[in-house]
Amino acid sequence: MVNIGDVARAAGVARSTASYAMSGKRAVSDEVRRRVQQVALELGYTPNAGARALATSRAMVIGLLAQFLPDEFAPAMLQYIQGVTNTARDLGYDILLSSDANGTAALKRLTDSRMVDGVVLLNVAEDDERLPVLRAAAQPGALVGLPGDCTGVDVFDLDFEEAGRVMVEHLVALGHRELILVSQPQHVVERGGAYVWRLQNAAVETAAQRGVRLRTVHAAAAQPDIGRELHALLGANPEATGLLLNNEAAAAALPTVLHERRLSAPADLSVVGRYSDEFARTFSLPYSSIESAPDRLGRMAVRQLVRRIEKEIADDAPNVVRFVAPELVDRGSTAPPRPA
Amino acid sequence: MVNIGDVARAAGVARSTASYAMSGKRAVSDEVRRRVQQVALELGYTPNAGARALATSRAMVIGLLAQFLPDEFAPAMLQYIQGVTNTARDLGYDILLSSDANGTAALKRLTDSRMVDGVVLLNVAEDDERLPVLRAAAQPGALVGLPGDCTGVDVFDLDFEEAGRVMVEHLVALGHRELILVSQPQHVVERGGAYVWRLQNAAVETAAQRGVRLRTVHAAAAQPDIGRELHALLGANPEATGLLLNNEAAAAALPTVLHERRLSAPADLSVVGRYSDEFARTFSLPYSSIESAPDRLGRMAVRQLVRRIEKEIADDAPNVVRFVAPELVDRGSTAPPRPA
DNA sequence: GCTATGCTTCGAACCGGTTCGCATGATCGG
DNA sequence: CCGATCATGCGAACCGGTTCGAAGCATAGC
Repeated sequence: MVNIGDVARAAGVARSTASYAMSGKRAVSDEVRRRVQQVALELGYTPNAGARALATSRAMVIGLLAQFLPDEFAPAMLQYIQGVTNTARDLGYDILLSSDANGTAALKRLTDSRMVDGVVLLNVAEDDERLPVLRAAAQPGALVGLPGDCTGVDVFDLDFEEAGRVMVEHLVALGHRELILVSQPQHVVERGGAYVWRLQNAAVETAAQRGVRLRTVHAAAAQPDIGRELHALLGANPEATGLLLNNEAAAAALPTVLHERRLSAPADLSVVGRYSDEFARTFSLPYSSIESAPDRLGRMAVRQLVRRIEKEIADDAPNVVRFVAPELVDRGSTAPPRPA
Repeated sequence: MVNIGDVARAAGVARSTASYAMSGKRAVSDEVRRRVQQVALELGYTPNAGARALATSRAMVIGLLAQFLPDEFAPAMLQYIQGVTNTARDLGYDILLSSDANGTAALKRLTDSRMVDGVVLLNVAEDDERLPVLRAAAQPGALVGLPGDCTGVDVFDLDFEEAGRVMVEHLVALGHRELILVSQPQHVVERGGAYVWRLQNAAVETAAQRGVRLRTVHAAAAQPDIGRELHALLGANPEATGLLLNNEAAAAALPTVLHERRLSAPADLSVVGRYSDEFARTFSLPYSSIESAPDRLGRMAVRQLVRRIEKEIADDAPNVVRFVAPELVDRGSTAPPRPA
């Protein structure tokens, strides 16, 4: 393998000069610069990442901590991963993906060993046990998902409260007065999936303000349970005319359930979900939904993280907590309720 | 940050001794070993990955080259990623994920810079342009997917030919004589998605041998096109009683299409797909299918790759090409055809 | 003519590990 | 009691980059 010494020798200069000629961090005569670059190209020189990382204490790698939890819906996670990966590459960073179930250990290992210059955490819980580890780390971190305590990290998330309000308001404006909100499983809530109750509380409050009834249920996040539960739910609540989904698996399962029950949206039931457009296309979901913008969130998180890594913003600059405003994508699955 | 020098000093030994005490690569007195380990623990010492990589020329990282092609179905890819990631971690390796559209450039960068000790390629095409780069690299590579030329790399794939045979034989045995095979889009084939025609050719041949009719079509890999195409396809071929799917998006879209056409499986139509069980659960697909075993393939690829990396098998040991036998998972979506 | 200045380039040190050769002292056998 | 053997630990070199201080040399200014 050709190293910088080989390049320097072939170009007839010192190693340091070769380094400067390629990095441009110091002035070098045009002639030498051209010669070095030429030689480097001919020899097929590529700097050794480990050596560079050691010398610069920059790995040009970002750690991505994703957890594939058995009770959450994996395909939704993929979108975040793609957003993060693409943005990182655009900015010159590679992604080290950890899906270790033991997130804290993985995080500690990646940061302590300086394999990564910064970290993006997905699937952040209200009281995420990875956060203390992240705060103790030397590298900056960015989160996708809102924890209870945001100190020391940059946070990006959908505004789930506003999402809950928008969903309810939308159906109320159409004249619905009997709503059901299907959330993620109770287990996700207990684990600290704050976005579940953030949306739910706001929805409940809005419904109360508007004087409409809103039933809330937690449903499974996987087949076949979710299908059965939805089926039973609709059977037990025939008066409901509006269905809100904050549960991707429920959204994916709904077409079949509606078919089984000989219902259709929006004729019999108005439906509003909360998932990404990409998700809707993949799963061919015909329901209007609040865009969850995973690519955008991933992009924002990486951008901010890189700014911190590259010291474009001071270390002690206050951390940001930024919410993406929910946007309702109309796919025609809502309409005024059928007159009784 | 605490380094090995700090540990050595605190333990009152030389750096080399500290290193040996922790690695065990040379004998060290019990007392010293205990002291060093104790001190390392107290100081919270973690070796610097870059320095270690430089010294050992081992990064303990495996590159994973996935491509998220717009005309393929991303969620299916996720399963491979999970299989690879989990296995790698079990074996002590981290995963560097590249989803760069320019696979060859990414591969060259990762290998030349020695960021990775080996590489797993997903979504391998018949004449994959990443292969020459991989062969020229110093690191070993493992593929998931069968290219035209397997020299110099270890290859793992589902036996798509056998899969095609099994699917047809299964339906023929039930008495079906009018079949349709829905494959991936023509575009995937043109790009070199050999698995499409491997399955198709075997299916066609088997059908001919059995004297049954098999219509083959390429269909879109995304909504809403795929839904429309399936709808039209079933309308245009009312005589068909057996449907074979080698297209995940088609499988995901089928429940809705069948609903629209007031058909049900297996009463009106027997359906056999080709996707993973995990996929079936996620998408709540009630169709029997050939298990595509992404986790198993990912696991096999990483295992073999690590064996090469760690020189458990000689560099010049012949490369392996291993096929996973297709297994038909019965979900009750096939039955004898309704008498005419 | 001599010094100040600026432009180039070089050499050496450093990042933090690993590994090899050798020195030291203890043990053992004869 | 002496030389061989062995266990143990040390020091130095090395991996391949980056970066700093200083040297060499030409030019400009006085």
